Amino acid sequence: MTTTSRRDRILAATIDLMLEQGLATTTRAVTERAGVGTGLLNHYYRWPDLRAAAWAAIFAAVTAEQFPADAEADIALERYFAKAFAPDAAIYWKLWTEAVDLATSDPAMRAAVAQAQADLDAGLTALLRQGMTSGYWRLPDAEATAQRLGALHDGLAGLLLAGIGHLGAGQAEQHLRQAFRLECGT
Amino acid sequence: MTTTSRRDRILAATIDLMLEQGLATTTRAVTERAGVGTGLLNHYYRWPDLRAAAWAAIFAAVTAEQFPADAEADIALERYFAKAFAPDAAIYWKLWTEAVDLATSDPAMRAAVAQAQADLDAGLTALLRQGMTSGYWRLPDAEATAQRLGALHDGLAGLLLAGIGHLGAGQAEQHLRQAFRLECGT
DNA sequence: GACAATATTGAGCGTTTGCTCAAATGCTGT
DNA sequence: ACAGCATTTGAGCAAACGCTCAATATTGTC
Repeated sequence: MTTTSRRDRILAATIDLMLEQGLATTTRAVTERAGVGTGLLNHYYRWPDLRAAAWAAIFAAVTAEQFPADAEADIALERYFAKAFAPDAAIYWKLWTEAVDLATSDPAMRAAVAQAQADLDAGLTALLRQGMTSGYWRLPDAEATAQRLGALHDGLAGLLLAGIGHLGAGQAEQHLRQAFRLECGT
Repeated sequence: MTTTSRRDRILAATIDLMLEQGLATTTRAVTERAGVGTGLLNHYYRWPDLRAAAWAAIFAAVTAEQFPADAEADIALERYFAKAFAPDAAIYWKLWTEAVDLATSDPAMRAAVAQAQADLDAGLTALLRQGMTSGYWRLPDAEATAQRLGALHDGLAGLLLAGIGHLGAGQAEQHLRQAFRLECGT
């Protein structure tokens, strides 16, 4: 068995807590969950860096899971639609929204969000392109379509996040599917 | 001239500061700008209520300006596209994003966001319907289109907010226009 | 002009935040 | 066994937050 270092335990605890509470997670909560003193966290990290690192790790995992390299394009896209607004994805919308806002003033977070955005965009673009070469659909501009679908996903997720209005998760998913249909002409 | 009450001055100062700093505005900053003591703010308001009231006033003005009742539909939509990602609108994206996040835990803000969302959605829906009766365009479902365009607008604005990646304001506007073209079939 | 009612003040309380730093502890090599 | 070094601790600092409350200023009424 690999004995995890205290340093790694702190990072893992940060990720854990962010998946429960979002970016409002505090250093004290992290040290408590990691089972270390408050001084150790500050010995290894500055909070803005640790926060950005944990956030980046979370969304690196999301991207890897959302756009697996081996899957067939039509199945992968179907899974993307189906999972886009699943209830257990709510914390990710929250984390994304909070990070975008924080990126305004926090350089470390800005870099992390830019990277995650580029990865997600590239993943969806690659998936759409793969579907074109496989003959599943035809798009005038895969990258532009990926940007629009990604942005629509974000926007719909934001509406769901606040538990606002009449829009349900099912309708949001249908909106995303309909947008794709319009993009590829049926 | 109307002598504004201190109560109104506090609300006005809150709106002022929110248009500069977003929801991170503090009670102390408000009392300072309004030129009143800290106690007076707490005499008239509880902070969550004042914050939500100021936010609601801001977006009520946005809706009124974005969807004037008298304008011709095609001109109004053109203006909507042109102003959607203007640089001086950035603070509104920030306020919107922060409010959506805060709505998770703050009931007053949740109500305000729900109202603003409903108003914006209704405004865009009415504009699209008016354009259909005037023969400018044809849409299968004006309300669904309005929801998608609104959500796309939100998502694109979020990307621009963080100053992230390769997407510029011009491209964002083109994305919005293209989405509308796809919606109405040319 | 006297008195009650209302408006207004600002020092300060209690809490939370990230972070510091002197001290305590554990480990390693000789 | 012991010196030397890295690891780890947690009480506490300084700042910021919303808010309280006793005291003061202003206004209205007869």
